[in-house]
This record gives sequence, C-alpha cells and structure tokens, in this order.
Amino acid sequence: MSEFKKVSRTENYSEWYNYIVDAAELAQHSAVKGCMVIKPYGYAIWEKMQADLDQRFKATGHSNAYFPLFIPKSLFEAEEKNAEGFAKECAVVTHYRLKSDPNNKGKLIVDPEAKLSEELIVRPTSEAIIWSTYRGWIQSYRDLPILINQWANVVRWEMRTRLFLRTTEFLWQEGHTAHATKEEAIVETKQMLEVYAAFAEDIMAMPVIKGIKTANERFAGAEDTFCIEAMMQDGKALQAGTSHFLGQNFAKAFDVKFTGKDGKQDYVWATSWGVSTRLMGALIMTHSDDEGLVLPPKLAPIQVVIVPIFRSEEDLASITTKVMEIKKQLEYKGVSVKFDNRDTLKPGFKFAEWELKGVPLRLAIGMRDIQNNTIEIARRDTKEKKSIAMDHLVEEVGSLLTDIQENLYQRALKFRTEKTKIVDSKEAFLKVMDEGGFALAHWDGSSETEEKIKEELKATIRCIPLDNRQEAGFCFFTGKPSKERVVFARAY
RNA sequence: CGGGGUGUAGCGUAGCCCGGUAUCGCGUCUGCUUUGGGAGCAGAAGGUCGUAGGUUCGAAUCCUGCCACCCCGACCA
Repeated sequence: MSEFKKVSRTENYSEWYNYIVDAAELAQHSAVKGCMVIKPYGYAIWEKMQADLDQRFKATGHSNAYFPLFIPKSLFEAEEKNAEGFAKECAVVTHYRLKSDPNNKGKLIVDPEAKLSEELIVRPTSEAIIWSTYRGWIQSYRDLPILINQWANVVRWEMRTRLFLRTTEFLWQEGHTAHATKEEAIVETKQMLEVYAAFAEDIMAMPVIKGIKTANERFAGAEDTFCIEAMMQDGKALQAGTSHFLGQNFAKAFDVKFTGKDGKQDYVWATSWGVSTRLMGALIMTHSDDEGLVLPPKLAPIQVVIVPIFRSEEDLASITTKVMEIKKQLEYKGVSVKFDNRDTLKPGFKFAEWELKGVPLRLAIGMRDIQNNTIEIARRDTKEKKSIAMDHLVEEVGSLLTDIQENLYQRALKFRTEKTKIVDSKEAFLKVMDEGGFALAHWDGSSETEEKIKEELKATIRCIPLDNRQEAGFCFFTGKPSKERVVFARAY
C-alpha cells in the first residue's frame, strides 16, 4: 500500500487483480502453500456476505449445524462418483502424533507407531459425513425434510491457486437437505439457486445467468447441477454458486431409507448447494477499477468515510464536534461511518487510500464548510464530487448509497450484455473468446463435441440457461441439429 | 504435473556475468514546518542477501540440492 504503483485492468488483468487484493488489504499468501490469510478488511466483507446469506437460508427454513472436518476413508468412498471426482485432490491424515527426531535435535518426525488404522480424509465437501449421519436421523416420512446448512472450511488440493478464486483451503457454506419425494428435492434445488441469484444481484450487484450444467460439468455424484454464472471484467466467466439435485445417489450409498405414509420403504432424495469465498473474487472482478476496489454499499464494511480538512488543532476540534453530530445521524439511519481523524496524513492521501478500499461514499469537511454549512460528498463508483448543504446530508447519503448499489448492477449488466454475442461459426466463436465474453451458440448436445470444443477452442459450456428460448439451429462446431443455444465462455 | 520467471530491511529494488561484508526509493521512528487530491526539510533505526550444503583466505555473487511465490498450460469452485 506504500507504493503508488497503479496497475491497469486492461493491460494485465491478473496482475491488476493481485494488486487489488493486496492493496485493499483483503488477503495475502500465507506460510502454507496455496492457503491464504484473509485480512480483517477482507474478512469483514465476507462476514457481510455470510450474514445476508445466512438470513436467507433461515428465511427458507434451514438451520445451521456442524459436521466434522475429517471423513473416514471408508465413508468417503461410499458414493463412487463423488469419491472418484474428488479423490485426486484430497488431503489425507495418516498419523496422529509426532515425536522428536533422534537424529536431528530440535526437529520433529512423524511417529511411525502412531499410524491410523484407517486414514482420514480432510473434507473437500461434506456429503459423505453428513449422509452417514442422516442415516441415523431418518426412519419415517415424519423425519423429513431435513434442511441443514453448515458454514465450514474445506480443502481441495488444487495444482494452481489464486487468492480467493482458488485456494487449497477455502471457506464456504454447504446446504444438505433430505426429502421424501423427488419433486420436493428438485423444488429445493431450484429454490436455493434463486436464493443465490437474488443474493448475487441484489447484494453483490452482480448480474448472473441461472442455468443448468451439462453432464461434463456436473458435480461428482449429482443428477443435475444448477449454477449461477457471472461475467468478469475481462470477459471470462466465473461460476459463482451451485445447487445440486443429488437424486437418491447418497441415500443409496449410505442406505438412508424412510417409511412413507403408505408403509412402503424408499430411499431419501437429496440436494446440496454452496457458495464460497470465491465470491470475494467475483466481487472484486465485477466492479473494481484502476483506482482500487469498488464495493457495493450493501457489502461495504464502511459505507461512508469522513475526512476532516484542518490546519490547526482548534480547527480539528470544531470539525470533530460537527462530524460526531453527522456520524450519529447517519448511524441512526443504519449507515456505517468511519471518521478518519488521523493527524499525520494529508487529505489527498486519505482520499486515495479510501478509494483503494472501495468505500462507496466519502465526505470531506473543513472550516470553509463549517462556516457555509456545507459538506463535500464524493461517490466511489463514478468519482463524482459535489458540495451540498449540510441540512440535506442524511437524505443525500441515503439516496446516493441506493443509487450506487443500483448503478453498479446496471453497469455490470450493460457490460455483460455488450460482451454477449450470438455466434454461429467457429471464426465468430473464437473472436468472442479472444476478445473476452460469452458466446450464445448452438451445440449438438453431445459430451464428445463439448470435449472437442474445450480442447480446440479452450472454452466450456458455462450453462444451459433456465427458461432458455427454444430455437432450432445447427451446432456451430459439428453442424448437427440443435434445439437451443447455450452459453460458452472461457472460465476461471 | 509441463514450460518460463523471481526470491536482497515492512514493501519495491541495485549489486551477481567479472567473489572482498550491500545501493536507492517508499514506509517506520524523532523534531520542526505543513494539511480542500498521494507534503517538505533535518536526523535516526532497520539486513542470518529464501534455505541447506559445497568451492574459496574470503560467497548476495560461483556450484549442487531443497523450499516458496508469480506468469502461461493441463485440472478445478
């Protein structure tokens, strides 16, 4: 943050991204490979996301619970597809004790005598441990549905990591529900997708496409995977949340049956759904600019920062009196306010710093304002600055915060709309991919074609949009008939 | 896991080819002057040169192993 180096989004997008994460003090690399330290300011944003999502989960009837970090290998392997899908990225605990190295003073070695009889898998996702537990909870249709969410950390040993977007350990929530009927489980799956979409759009100000994944992109162990897909400012896609209809796969794997009203036994129907700290990456890449982070008011830990402009201590004292009054009024209205009264930094420095941190509104107040009963108000999203009468401040702040929230959404939507192209040829397709953006193209529906497109054109089907318009056409790649267009993009 | 690159004070760096105990900027600390868009002057502190070995009278510099990180692929939320 000491450096005034500026990195341009257009010149080098990933360098810019790293710069924002670092400069806005959101997170940093840790002493552990692939794992990040989420710094207080970054964590405050995550906490606001959590708080809003948590309330939405509860409003739809879910309760929070907590299941273990470790999963015995025998449970983990029970659902074959799920196990296979995650096997190559699992951290495994094999021992439970260390001891002093007899050959190397002050060093420790794994005690070979403390080998576990059964290895423990550090959860990459919790279906296995949860469904092994649900077996004991469910006997009758009266025990259903089970609607549980857990806030947790998971570990996926990825080859290449990036702060927030893909780290070895990450924070998330995972909902795991059990239902008596297929229909009810599907309704749940779709409902949670709607919850995610509403959160993304209303709170993150990030437009998303709701859709369904193709078989290739489906969650390991799911019958269907629904997702929300967002477009980042480089035109690449980011999967922002998923909701899975798991069918009876886990119920069968863990033998979870219930007796229905009719006295007959059947396997339970399942869903799972999750969003992660990856949303932090999505938030950054959707709104921020070359000046730094840009936060939607609904997620900003500090919504309004007040910078005093003073020459003497007496000036600061009288400004402070006024500021305290303003702060109280704004806080009464539910606005979070920070008074930056550090006396060792010049106003210009503070302006730049708070812009870097994405604070939506900045107020500047000096002796001139005190005399004129005015105050300067500057918005982060458009950089507009104006002097207003002090008497109108509270309502002005309220309406500007609302306006910024809306403007960020509209700006992102406009960007996505402009970068989404209807494509009917390989050439046009490649052009869109190279420029960055979504291509709406016909696809013949086969996994083989999808695979070939991925290899040759480096793009994947992000989703088949829900309520997609049916339109006869021909696959842009194979020429075979197709009944609808799907969303293609290069993805994170 | 493949290709490329980097590691020197809190951060960013020079020095490395051609071995002689480390340069500069930012930040930090003290003092004074400043404060409506990233302050100025003066002084000060701060470094096992990623790590472990090796060569040498002497290693940031040469050699070997290891580790970490970044970028590009493959894999993935």
